Amino acid sequence: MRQSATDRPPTMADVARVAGVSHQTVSRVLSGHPNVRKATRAGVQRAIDELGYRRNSAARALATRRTRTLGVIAVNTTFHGPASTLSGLEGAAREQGYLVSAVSLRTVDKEALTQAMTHLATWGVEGVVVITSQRQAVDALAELRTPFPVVTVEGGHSLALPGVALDQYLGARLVTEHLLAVGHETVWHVAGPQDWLEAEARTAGWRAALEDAGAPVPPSLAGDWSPLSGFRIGQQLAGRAGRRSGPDPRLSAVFVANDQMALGVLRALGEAGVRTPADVAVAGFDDIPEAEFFPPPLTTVRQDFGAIGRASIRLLIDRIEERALRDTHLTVAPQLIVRASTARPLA
Amino acid sequence: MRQSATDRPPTMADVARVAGVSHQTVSRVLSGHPNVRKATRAGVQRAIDELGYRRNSAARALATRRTRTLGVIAVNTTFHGPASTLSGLEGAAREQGYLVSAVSLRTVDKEALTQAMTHLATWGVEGVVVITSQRQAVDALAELRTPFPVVTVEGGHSLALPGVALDQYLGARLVTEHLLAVGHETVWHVAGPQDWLEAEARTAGWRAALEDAGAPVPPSLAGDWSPLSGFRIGQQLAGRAGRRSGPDPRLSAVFVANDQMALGVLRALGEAGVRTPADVAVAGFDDIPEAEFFPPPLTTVRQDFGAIGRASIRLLIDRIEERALRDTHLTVAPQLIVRASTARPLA
DNA sequence: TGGAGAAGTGTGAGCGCTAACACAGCTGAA
DNA sequence: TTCAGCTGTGTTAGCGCTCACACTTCTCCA
Repeated sequence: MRQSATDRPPTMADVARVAGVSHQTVSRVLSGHPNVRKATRAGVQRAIDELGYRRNSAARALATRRTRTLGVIAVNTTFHGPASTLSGLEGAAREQGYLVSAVSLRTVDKEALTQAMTHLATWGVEGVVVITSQRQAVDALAELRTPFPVVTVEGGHSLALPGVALDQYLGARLVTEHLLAVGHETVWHVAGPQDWLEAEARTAGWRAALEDAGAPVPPSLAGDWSPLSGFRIGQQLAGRAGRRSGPDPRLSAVFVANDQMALGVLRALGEAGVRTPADVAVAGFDDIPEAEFFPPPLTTVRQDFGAIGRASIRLLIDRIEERALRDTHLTVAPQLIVRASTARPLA
Repeated sequence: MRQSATDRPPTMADVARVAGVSHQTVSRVLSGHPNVRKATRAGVQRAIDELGYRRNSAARALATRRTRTLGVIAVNTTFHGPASTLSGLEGAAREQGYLVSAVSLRTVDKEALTQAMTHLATWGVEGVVVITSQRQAVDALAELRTPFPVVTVEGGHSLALPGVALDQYLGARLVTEHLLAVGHETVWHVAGPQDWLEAEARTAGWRAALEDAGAPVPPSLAGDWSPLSGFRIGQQLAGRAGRRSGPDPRLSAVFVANDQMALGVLRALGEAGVRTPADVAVAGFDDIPEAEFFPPPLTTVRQDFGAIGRASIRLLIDRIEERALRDTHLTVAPQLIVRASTARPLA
């Protein structure tokens, strides 16, 4: 990579001069146009290598009106789920020759969302993936008019916007049915915040499984996804473990809406002397890397975050490139992972 | 936001026409130039709002030769550390009016690194942050010639490249000293992979603390950061808990190089009937959100990943904007978080 | 009252690329 | 031999902005 005389990076014109052709021919070589003689192509390539030439993306974007840049807006990318989705998404986009820029928000209200969209729009993104499950964000999104396509992840399928989601409902059913199958009379539920669509779907799946099995439906308690909230709820639950308290059914199994809260629940139960799974079986959702080493190893539902990310990019690029719009809503299948925390109680 | 007659987005010329000024005046208003009459400014602003005009970033980049885009290359952004750093970094960059694009790599060998750099360079990034601690990546980086500044995160300070790092050495010393202070004869160590600079620094800090205290230095065992590797090593450790086996000192305290492995160690000890902290105290590093709810809550070293991310952006933008280069290497202070896993053994 | 200098605005060129078209040279069927 | 229709290449005109400079209008002091 030789530096040119001035310290400006070489332009297409420089390459053309060295190769003894017009800049247009250089352009043709770069974009793989067929009508270029083999010898010419080789000569241009040599000049490119010699000068260390690289196409200027700004000029290209200006001329083509295409930036080949995608935006992502996510709630809290420090968590395992969004971070993994983001990672899968980025890889898929890069493979397709797109650049992806992520904006990580603390809260997704209408204002923050609009601001993030504006930020991305300023940079001329051609499409945006919004990873969020909070109802208010999804509602705000539905109202937003953008000059480019938007795809949601975990935004629910009721929306006019295309989206990808794990089948949360099915996942919740699978765990609940598993717990019933190993002999529990019913299954309690520690829910996620109910303004999250994900949490709502998991609760719905749990309830449906119980009702279908004719099992009593205990009250469900909602946390905020954090281990601490799980711990607090776990303390309440510990009090009624094994006992039939008032009108509520016996507590011998709990389906917790995510693994982090499940960790809190496990800890609270443990502190109260309630054994898992002997006294109370516990299951989670997400299959974070730590889940396998929880005390005890946690039965949970695995989400293929990478697949979700890749699917969202497919949906988005379909729209941008105006291909046949095969799908508007993709669902990724959950996978039940059974571990010691729900081992069959001694009969 | 009105759509213009053609379906092209409005240009500066359109705004100028509506406002009855020249495009240059519009440009001045947009970039906050002082020499514009108040009334003119207001008129232009009105036209901008009316048309829903937005500056075209490609044209701007072409004219100014500045893309205001930064790149990030990271190893595995699905983990808590890199994901949090990335998040802090993105926020700081956005505040400064930069767009950030992250490339998440599986492995960081020279080839992958070069490819990622090329990808980012093609998009005209003005600088890159590389988040990695693997020696081979750092070495490859040192050899790489790029037309823009590069800043490392956790890349070690020996490098010619500017960088930000947590004081891993100090963090390790703090935990080790804490364990000695609560009465342990010595502290064992489960290390991270030794081709990681972070792991190496933690090991060095641990060793130094022991030597300074005149404590015997037990052999250290290296894992790969995963809970599973911690579990395997924990099983070996469980065998020698409390006993003095051969020439090695008694095992009553372990400093594990990260929280995930610590979880594995805790589990292995638990399975073997070794109590924590009564028989063996355990400490980790990172303070992941789950650590507080481990069985038992884990003493660990908190890394302020957000601060690290922000500092790296400061360093990078300093270089890009050619400000006074105040610093080349920033160190972020670790914080010891003492929890139940190292509670003072009953004397 | 004049004119120096500041404040406010407009003009033209050019950033580096692609798209559209023009055109030369070659092939091969009428 | 002719010319329609390819292949291969060059020419020109933007894409939508900023920069440098030119110009007009004010302000204020001699």
